[in-house]
Amino acid sequence: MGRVTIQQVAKAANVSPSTVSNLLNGRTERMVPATRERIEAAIAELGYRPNRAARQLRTGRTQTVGLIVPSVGNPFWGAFARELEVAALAVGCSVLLCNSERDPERERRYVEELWEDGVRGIVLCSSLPTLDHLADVVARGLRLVTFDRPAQPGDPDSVVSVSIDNHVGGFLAGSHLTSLGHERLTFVSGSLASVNRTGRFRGFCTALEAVDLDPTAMPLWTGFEDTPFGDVEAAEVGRRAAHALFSGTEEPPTGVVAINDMTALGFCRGLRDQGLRVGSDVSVVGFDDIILADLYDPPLTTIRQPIARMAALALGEVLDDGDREPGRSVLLRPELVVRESSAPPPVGGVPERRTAEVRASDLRASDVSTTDGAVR
Amino acid sequence: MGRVTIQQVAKAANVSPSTVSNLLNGRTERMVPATRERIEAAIAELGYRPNRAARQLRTGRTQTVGLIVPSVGNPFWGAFARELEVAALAVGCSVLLCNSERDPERERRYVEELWEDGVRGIVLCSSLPTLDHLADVVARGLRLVTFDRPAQPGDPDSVVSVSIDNHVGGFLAGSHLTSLGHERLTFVSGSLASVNRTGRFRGFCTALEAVDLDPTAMPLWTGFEDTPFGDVEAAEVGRRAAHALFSGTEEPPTGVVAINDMTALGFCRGLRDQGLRVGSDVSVVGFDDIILADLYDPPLTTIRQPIARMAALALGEVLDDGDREPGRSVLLRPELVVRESSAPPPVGGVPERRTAEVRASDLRASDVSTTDGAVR
DNA sequence: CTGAAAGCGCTAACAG
DNA sequence: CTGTTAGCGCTTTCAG
Repeated sequence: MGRVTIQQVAKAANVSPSTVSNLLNGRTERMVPATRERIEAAIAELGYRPNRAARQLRTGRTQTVGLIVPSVGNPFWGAFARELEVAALAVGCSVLLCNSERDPERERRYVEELWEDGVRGIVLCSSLPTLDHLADVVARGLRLVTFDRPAQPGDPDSVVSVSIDNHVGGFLAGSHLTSLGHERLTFVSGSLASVNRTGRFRGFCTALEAVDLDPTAMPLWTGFEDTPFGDVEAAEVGRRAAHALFSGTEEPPTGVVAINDMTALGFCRGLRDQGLRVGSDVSVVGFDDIILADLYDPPLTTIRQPIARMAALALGEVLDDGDREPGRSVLLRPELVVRESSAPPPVGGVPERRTAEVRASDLRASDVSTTDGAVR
Repeated sequence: MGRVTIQQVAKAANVSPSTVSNLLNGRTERMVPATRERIEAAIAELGYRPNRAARQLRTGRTQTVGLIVPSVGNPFWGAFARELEVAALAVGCSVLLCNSERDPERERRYVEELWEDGVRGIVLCSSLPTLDHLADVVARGLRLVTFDRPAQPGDPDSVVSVSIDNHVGGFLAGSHLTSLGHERLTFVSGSLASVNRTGRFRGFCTALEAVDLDPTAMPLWTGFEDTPFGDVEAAEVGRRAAHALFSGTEEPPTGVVAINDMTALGFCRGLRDQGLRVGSDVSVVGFDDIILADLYDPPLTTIRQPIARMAALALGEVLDDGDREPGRSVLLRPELVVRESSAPPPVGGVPERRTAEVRASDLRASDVSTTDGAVR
């Protein structure tokens, strides 16, 4: 059973290959219904399937969209990838998935490669502050949609971005905590999640200011400036933050907002390392609402991203050939999901550590440091 | 900057296109070094990149391998996908990822499509008991490697499988619990994880028998036979199992082995719903060692799959054009990772439920049922 | 309304 | 050792 070609279909239907091609490409108005039916019958009978490679060689394009995520090992990206595939499937596209590991060079190589493979466009999940490394391909016509990375001032004009409104998200998280009565709060993030961090952190600050708290007076945690944590290691960032914040500080926070759920979960783990209880001793709010947030003990309060809708939107932006506004940003409203990791602050502040068995081996001491002050 | 073709390179290097092609395809012995250098210089200068589509159209093959997983939304599959990509990258291949959602028809369509796209081969993560729906493509020459699905009697000859030794894994999990002193044990799995379940469950039984416990006397839980749980819903299976096992049963188990970590985590959640404590009240052992196992509270004891090595092996099997033994099974040894979700059984058995606030709304009553008896 | 013809960029005989 | 040649399967003007 060798490949059946358009020629064979044409022969079987008593037409020329070009007529078959016309049918295949929706130019049905160019033929009389009878012809059409004959061709369709032939296609069905022979089990004809167009050859992608040939088609692409001819037209230069495909029905594939590229998706670049930091790492599918992170459940949030896994879930998003899945949603994008669902959306793509619905319109007959397929998705080519790549992990950048947050490495700009790797990101660039993938983009270049996908472009040369003729993808329709790319959904890029990146939090790199600049898109300079991609300016070239974008200039050559690549349709690029960034996800979870709000548009930045220097971005190429044609790039559109789909993300949640991080400012709102940060505000929801922060004011949830202040409304519970917390007055000493910390924002925890790795240094690499830079683009989102800005918005989320600002929203967090806005929430504090709304109740006359001074954000600059809080012990902040902005990660290890020189540690290139990948995405899966986000949890480790959180864990170390917890160790640092609750071991040296005389007045530790009673509430914490983490840049994402993985970091939040790691933070919870770090609290436990020190005998502190999540929820009752320290409140923790995450970001994303990954599947595990609800499974955790205690279930994690978090800011939900509507990924299914976002995936559909992002795909639409990639595929839409129409005359869209370029440089557009689509911002969706995130949602606060209250679970059990947040509660009113304990009376009398955070208790002493309940255990002394923090193993030094758990931490590489040189990596630990707190950074105070403004994050912009 | 239009595409630069092999012709242009040939012209620039003063040779014919075929000589360039020869160089590109490693047939360097057919040319004098000087020629070779000239061509390489031209390629570098022009920034020539071969056109995949043309190459594929000509040769019929690509440098892509297909990967079909139940769902990248599940962290285990996400992590595996990532490892496979790492392995592929190292040998200049790319990975095309698809989610089957455990739907045989969807699985078949993807396989068919990947095959028509000319992938080198496919790594299929499936736990369907039969491969009949793929017999066709395999017969037409598809190189198929199954992962996490040990070879089954009726499988096509050419299929090779890479997986852990599930029997050993089940045994490790079971005997860990019996060596802690547990005597009432349960094995929890959804009905769909069928192929692995058999091996893991048998190993579990072997472990019980090794200490003269009678597996058939234990309250088993084999899921909702008629509920087509997807993969992300594995957690829900676990949760419901916990509700069912600890609400009606007069003599609930003190230790539980779950078919995978997601199910185990869900089970833990279910225990908590009932005021039971994981580790101290009921011991739980999972399977896979996903990133979240270590983050959980308490950290989950589990059977680790060496996914990086398995990914490399699976890729090797897909790519290897040599004269391999067909129908081969590669079984890797899993490893017990002891953490805090397992401990000696509580004296006096599992305590009464500590809270009465199990909300009926958490469960759809009609879905809840226990199934006793043999699982084969 | 339908067909003939000319490639897209590359590879692999087969000649020189 | 290198060049000529004939397509892979499809699309798309351009004529009938």
